[in-house]
Amino acid sequence: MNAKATAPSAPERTGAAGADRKAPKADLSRDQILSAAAKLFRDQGYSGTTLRQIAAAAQMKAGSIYYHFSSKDQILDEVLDAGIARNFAAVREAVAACPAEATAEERILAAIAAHMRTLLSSSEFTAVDIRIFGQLPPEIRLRHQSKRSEYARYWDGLFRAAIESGEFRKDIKIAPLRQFVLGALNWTVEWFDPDTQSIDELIDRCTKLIMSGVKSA
Amino acid sequence: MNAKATAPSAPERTGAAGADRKAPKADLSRDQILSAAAKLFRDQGYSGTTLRQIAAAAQMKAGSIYYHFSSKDQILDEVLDAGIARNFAAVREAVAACPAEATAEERILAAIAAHMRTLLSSSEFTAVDIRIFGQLPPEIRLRHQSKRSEYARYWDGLFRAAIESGEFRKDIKIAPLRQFVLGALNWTVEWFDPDTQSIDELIDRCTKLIMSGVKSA
DNA sequence: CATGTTATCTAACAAACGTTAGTTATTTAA
DNA sequence: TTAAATAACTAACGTTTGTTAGATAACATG
Repeated sequence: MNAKATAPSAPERTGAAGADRKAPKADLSRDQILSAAAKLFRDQGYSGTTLRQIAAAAQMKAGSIYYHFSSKDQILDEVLDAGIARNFAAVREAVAACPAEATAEERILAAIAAHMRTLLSSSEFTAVDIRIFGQLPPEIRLRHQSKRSEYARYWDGLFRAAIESGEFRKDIKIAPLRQFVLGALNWTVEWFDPDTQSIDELIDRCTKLIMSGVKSA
Repeated sequence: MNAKATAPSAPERTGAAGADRKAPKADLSRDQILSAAAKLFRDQGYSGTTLRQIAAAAQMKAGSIYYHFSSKDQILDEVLDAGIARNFAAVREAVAACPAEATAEERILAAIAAHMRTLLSSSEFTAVDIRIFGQLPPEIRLRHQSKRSEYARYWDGLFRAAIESGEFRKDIKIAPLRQFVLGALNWTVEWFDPDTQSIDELIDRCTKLIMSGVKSA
């Protein structure tokens, strides 16, 4: 469980200006490793996944992974980062794409749809964040908690607007509401089956339940 | 991952009639092992938990575990069984305790409260079922899937009654509804903090959200 | 073609894992 | 107070684990 070691020989990514000057071919293997690791972590947990499994799924041998990453921990860190980042970015963009005159409820509907679509279609990375986070060693968890609360606070803002505008009931407390709603959405990753219903159908069902509940009018 | 081995020397539990004739003192250690294992599985996952950790938490040495269990797999099997069984029993009893003239909604409220109370207070065993089931090897999962669907079908019956009676909206499909509701409830185990709110408060909030949603009347 | 860089492989390491065998301590019953 | 039973301990086993070092392969550039 070594933490902050720097990669022994991995090439430096050119941060910004250099663009794609020095990004030849190795990054492809890097991405394959990350994607394979994400799928395996999601399905077997972190300790349940071996570097040899990751390597096989990325079509290489275990030792070769260390050309791209300095440790198993570092792979997990990047998978977790990518999961949060993709989800957050998708939700932000969906909300930003709403017309200026959109209601708070409409923004929340857009956010829910984006959250679910990211989670259920390009799911490897986001699903890891959701499924195995609670079982990780505290040291690893701590490294990612700030970005997670950032995401939570973003949702709190969406909900606060809907409550203050009177669209949502005023007796609802924001923090439990956010946890309940995101929890219900996150859990879909455990049972969603694309053969039974489409993602759009599922999004529709979930938003109706969240907005209006189960009782008949 | 050996499966169906029988314990090498563990004493036979007297099935039924014998009552407590031959249950002296070793069962206490057995229960300590199971309880310790459940907590560790819940917090670190199955592969992330070592027999030496379980033994230390049960105040013995790793080798001694094999007097009570034939393998790590067997411990997991019993923990998973206990989790489902406790939850199912608590929900069944709560529903059965409803008066004969209780509405379908009232039965569901009782079931939700029982499910959450079991999950959040005596949580070790039930929480394992919820948190790590999706990451277990398929062979282990298969062994417990029938009891899980039994529990699911029980909930389906509760929901079907509420829909047929007109208490719940008729356009809701039962299977996704059950998965959504149980998912939202199950996820509370990931974030519930008894210092922030009591279990009863949480149950109250969750039932209101499920029944009526977030929108103001 | 040659050459240095980039990427992968092979083979092994020490540590930790689940598990076992043999031995000792503890309890129960005569 | 014994003797059998029950329960736990010690110490090691064969594997598998993450990781490393050194030998190759693939590749681009002069």
